[in-house]
Amino acid sequence: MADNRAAVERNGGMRSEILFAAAKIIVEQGYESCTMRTIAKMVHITAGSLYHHFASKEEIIEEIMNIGTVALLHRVENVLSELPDSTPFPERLAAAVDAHISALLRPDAIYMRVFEFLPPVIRKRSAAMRRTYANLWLRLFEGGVAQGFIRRDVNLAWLVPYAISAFNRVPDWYRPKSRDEPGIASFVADTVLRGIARR
Amino acid sequence: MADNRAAVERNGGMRSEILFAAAKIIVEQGYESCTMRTIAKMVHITAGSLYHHFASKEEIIEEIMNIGTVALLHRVENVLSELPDSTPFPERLAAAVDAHISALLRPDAIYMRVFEFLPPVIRKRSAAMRRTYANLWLRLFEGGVAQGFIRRDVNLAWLVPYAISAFNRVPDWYRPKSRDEPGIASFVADTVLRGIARR
Amino acid sequence: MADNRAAVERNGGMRSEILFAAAKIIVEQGYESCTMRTIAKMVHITAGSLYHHFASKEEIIEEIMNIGTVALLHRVENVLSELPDSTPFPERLAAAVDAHISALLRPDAIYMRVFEFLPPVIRKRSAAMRRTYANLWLRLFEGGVAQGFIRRDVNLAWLVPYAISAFNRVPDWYRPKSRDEPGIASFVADTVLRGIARR
Amino acid sequence: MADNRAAVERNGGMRSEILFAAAKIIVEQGYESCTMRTIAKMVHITAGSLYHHFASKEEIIEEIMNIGTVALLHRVENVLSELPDSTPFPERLAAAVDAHISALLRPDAIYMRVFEFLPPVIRKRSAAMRRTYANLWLRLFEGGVAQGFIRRDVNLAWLVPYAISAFNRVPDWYRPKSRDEPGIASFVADTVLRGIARR
DNA sequence: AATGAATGAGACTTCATTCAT
DNA sequence: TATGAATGAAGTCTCATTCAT
Repeated sequence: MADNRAAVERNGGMRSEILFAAAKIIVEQGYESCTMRTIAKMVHITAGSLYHHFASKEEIIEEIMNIGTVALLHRVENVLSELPDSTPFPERLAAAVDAHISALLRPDAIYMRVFEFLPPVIRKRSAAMRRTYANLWLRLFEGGVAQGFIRRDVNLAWLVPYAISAFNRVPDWYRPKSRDEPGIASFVADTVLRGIARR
Repeated sequence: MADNRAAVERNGGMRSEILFAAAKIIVEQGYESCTMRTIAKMVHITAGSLYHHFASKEEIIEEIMNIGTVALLHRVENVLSELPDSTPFPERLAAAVDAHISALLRPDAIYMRVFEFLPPVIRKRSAAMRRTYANLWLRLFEGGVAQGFIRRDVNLAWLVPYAISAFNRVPDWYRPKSRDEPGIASFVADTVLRGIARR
Repeated sequence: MADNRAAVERNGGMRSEILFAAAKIIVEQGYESCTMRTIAKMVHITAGSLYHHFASKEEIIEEIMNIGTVALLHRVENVLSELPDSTPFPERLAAAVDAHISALLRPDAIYMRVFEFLPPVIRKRSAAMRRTYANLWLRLFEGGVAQGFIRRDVNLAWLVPYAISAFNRVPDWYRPKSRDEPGIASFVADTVLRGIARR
Repeated sequence: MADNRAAVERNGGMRSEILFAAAKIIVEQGYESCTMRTIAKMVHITAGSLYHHFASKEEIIEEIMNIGTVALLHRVENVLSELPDSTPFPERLAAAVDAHISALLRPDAIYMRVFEFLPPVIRKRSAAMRRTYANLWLRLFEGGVAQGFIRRDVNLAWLVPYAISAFNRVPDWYRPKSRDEPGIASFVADTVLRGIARR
C-alpha cells in the first residue's frame, strides 16, 4: 500500500513487473537510461515482447506517472480522512507532510518518485492529476486559515507549489540513517508551519 | 552579468555562442532536445564543427552546468559581501534569497536554470561545486544562529538543502505578472525566516 | 458463385473466413496492410490461431491468389461453354470480356481482384495458372482467326497478354455510376474487336 | 535522356546513386524488398548515412516516383511537339505510343517503370502528375476526334486510362528479342487506332 | 481449435562522433 | 576553422512464427 503496486499486480503479473522495472530504472538511473531494451532486460524478455503488454513506451511511462501521482494523492487523502474533523490544523499538516515525505522515502515507493525524474514535456501530461493533488493541499491550508492558524497575508497560491516542490526534493538530499527515523518529516512540517503561522 | 556570459566571451566568441545556444535549448526545449545538431544549427555551423571547440558533448554540458553554478554562487556571494558586516541576519537572508530566486527568474539567466533540467547522472558531476554553494548558505545560517535569530534546534544540515531545493523550483511554478514583481522572493525569504526563527 | 467462395466453404468455415478476410484486406487496404494480425482480428481470433488453419502466411496468400485465378478462369469458361458452338466470334468475345470485367467490378468479387495487388515476387507463383487462363483467350482468338474475323497479321502471342492486362486494370480507374451499367465491358470488347477485326 | 538520371546526376553524385539504386530494387525485386538497408548496401554506405541525403524513406520513394512520371510526360510531350502541327492523328498517335512504350522497354529506364510497382497508397501521392499526363493523351485523342479519325461515340474519359494502363503493362509480358525491335509499339498503336477509328 | 506470451529478425530513424578535404 | 559525408550503436516499433497451456 506504500504505492499501489499490489493492486496492479492482481491483473497480469508481467504487466506490473514491467511497470515496476521501468520505474526502478527511471529513479535509479534516470529517464535517459529507461529504454525499451533496458526495461525488457530487467524483466527477462525481449524489447519486442514489451509490446504484448503495452502499446508503446509512452503508455508505460504515462501509466507509471499516473500510478505514482494517484498513489500519493490517495495516501495523503487517506491519512487526512482518518483524522477526526475536529483535529486542529497543525496536527493535520504534520500528518499530511509526513504522509507525503515518508512515502517518498520508502525504498519500495518507486512510482511516487518517478515524477521528479521525468522531462518537463512528459510531466505536463499529468498536469490535471497534479492539479488535483495541489487542490488537496490548498483545501488543507484553507482550513488552517479558517481555523486562524495561518496568517491572512499568506498567498496560498504560492504556498502550495512552494511546499509541494520542497517536499518532492527531500529524497534527493536526505539519506535516512535508521529506517524509521521520523525526524525529517517533522522538521519539514514544523518549518512550514512556523513559516506561515500567526503570531 | 546576470551570469558570466561576458567572462566566457573572452576566449573565442564561437565557444561562448555554443554554450549559450546549448543552455538555451536545454531550458526552453528540454535536455532531450539538446543534440549536437540542434546546438550546431542554432549557431549556424555544422555538428562536426562543434568538435573544433569542444572535445565532446559532455564537455559542453558540463561547462554549462558549471557556469550556471558558479554564476549563482558569485551572485549570492557578491550580494552578501556588499552588505555591511553589521547587517542583521534577516536582512542578509532576504538579500540572499532574492539574489538566488530573482536570478533564476530573469529571462536571460539561462545558465543558472540549466541545472534543474539535467539528468541526475550528469548533475552528480557538479556535486563539488554545489557543495561549495551549499556551504555558502550554511555559513549564512550559522551566522543567523550566532546572532540568535535561529532556534538552536534547527538542523542546518537539513535546512540548507531543503531551502535551496525549494528556491530552485520556483521557476517551475511561478509566473511573474509584472517584470519587477518582488513579491515572490520576499514571500519565500519570509516563510523560511519565520520557519526557523526564534520566538 | 461470383468466385468460388462456396467451394471453399465446404472444408471448414473458419478456413474460408480467413481467406476471405485476407483477400478483403488486400483489395481494400493494400498488400502491406495484410498481416497475420489484421487477418486474425477480422475473423475474431488471434494471430497464433491462424496457424491451426494454415501453415504460413504464404499459404494463405497463395491460396487466395489461386482461388481468384481459378474463379476467373471458370467464370469465363462457363460463359463461353454456355454459348452454342455456332456463336460467331464477335459475340463470343463480347461475352468473355463481359465475364472478365464485370466479375472484377462486382463489389463481392474480392478474390479475383487480389492478383493485381500482389507484389511481383508472389505473382510469379501463379504463373502456371495464369498461363492456363491466357490459353483460354488464345483459343478464343484463334477461333476468331479461323472464322475470318481477325486479321491474319495480328500477333496473337502479343494480343492475349495485351488484352488481359488491359482488362485487369479496369477496376483501377473505372468507377461505375449505376450498379448495372454494362457500358464499360461493351466499350472494351468493342474497342478490342475493332482493333483486330478484318476490314 | 531515356529518363532524367543524367540531369539528376549533375548535383550530388551520391544522391542520384541512391535514387537509382532504390528504383532498381523496386523494379527488379519489388517494393517490399526496397528497404533502407538494401538501398544502402547497394550504394556501399550504411542505412543511417542515407539520412544525410534524404530526410526519410518516403522522400526517396516520392522523388523516384516523380522523376519517372515527369520523365515519361516530357518524353511524350517532346516527341509530339517535334511533329509538325499538320501531322495527321494516326501518325501522332503512333509516335506517342512508341515514345511511351519504347521508353519503358529500355533497360535503363528504371524510373519510369517504378510507378507500376508501388503500392496503391503511395501511388495516390502522384495523382496530380498522373492526371497531367492523362490530359496530354486526352488532348491527343481530342485532336483525333476533331480531325475525324475517331468515332464520335468513343468515350474518351474511358479510352485514356484504358490505353495508358495497357501501355504500362507491356514490360510485364513483352520480352524483346532484338534491342530495337519496333514491332510491339506499332502493334499496340495500330490496335488502339483501329479500335477507335471511324469506318 | 484457440490463446497469450514470447521470440528474433528486421523495419525506419537519430545520435555522437570521426575525418578527408 | 569549417564542412559534408560517413559510421556504428542504439532508439522505438512491427512482423511472422512458435509453443505451453
